[in-house]
Amino acid sequence: MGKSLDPDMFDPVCPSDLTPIRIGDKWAGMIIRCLEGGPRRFSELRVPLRGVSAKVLTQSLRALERDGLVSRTTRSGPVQRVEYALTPLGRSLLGPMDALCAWAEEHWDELLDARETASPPAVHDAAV
Amino acid sequence: MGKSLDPDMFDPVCPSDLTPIRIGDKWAGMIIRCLEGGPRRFSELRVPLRGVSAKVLTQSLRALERDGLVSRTTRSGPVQRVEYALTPLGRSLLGPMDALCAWAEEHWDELLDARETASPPAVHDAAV
DNA sequence: CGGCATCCCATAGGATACTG
DNA sequence: CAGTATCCTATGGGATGCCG
Repeated sequence: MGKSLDPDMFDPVCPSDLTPIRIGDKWAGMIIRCLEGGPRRFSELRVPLRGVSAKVLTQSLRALERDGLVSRTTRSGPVQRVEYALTPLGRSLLGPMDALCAWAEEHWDELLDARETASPPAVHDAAV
Repeated sequence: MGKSLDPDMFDPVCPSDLTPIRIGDKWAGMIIRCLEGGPRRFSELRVPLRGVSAKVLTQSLRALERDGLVSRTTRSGPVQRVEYALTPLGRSLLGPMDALCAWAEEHWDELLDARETASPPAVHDAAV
């Protein structure tokens, strides 16, 4: 554990933005995946989760904490350090989540096709 | 296929309201499950999905349709009849969804425990 | 019956600035 | 560093009413 996170592990057009699948709020699923490889610090999580504001990340983490999926540990020292990690319960979610991710990747193009085939007629009142 | 739907299959305190798991919008997951047993009519879906407004149900169905997970068939006749059914793609989602539901049921009490243990201190400005 | 159209409110979530 | 506080907008979703 403890490998550093790939900054691009969740690029802007990541599957979870396209598929009908959501784990909790917008970021919860990605946070869980970020923690898969071991404990992470607050600011460390903000790297792969580009675009998340501190406020929202805090909210998501608190929610995950409240549900017992993630633990929060403060390490005192010269500078403040807080580490987030998956609890056993949180870790048990990885299996089902993998199944969903596998589905998403497998049917990725079908979803895209369906959207492109269906969307064009939606022009509404495009004027102005 | 075609068994009638249990009106209580999604009671107000259903797991999907408690767990961090969401499929698409608030109703998408439940709609998919409703369609598991065969095609359903619009008004038929409103029974187990108590509380969903026509507008929102329409929105959710359109979204699922757009993603190719659900098909919509109009049957002309004396009265208008519209049937919704899972497409093969939609049906392929049932497997992964089952895994999540199984997880939710299995860890149901752990989630509740975590919430009860963590929530009490959150009294805020309870006054008034 | 199966919708749309409209209105309206609660929540999610982003931006920015400040703090221990 | 790891938040908290405040503000603001976009979206979700409910209620009601009308229509083919």
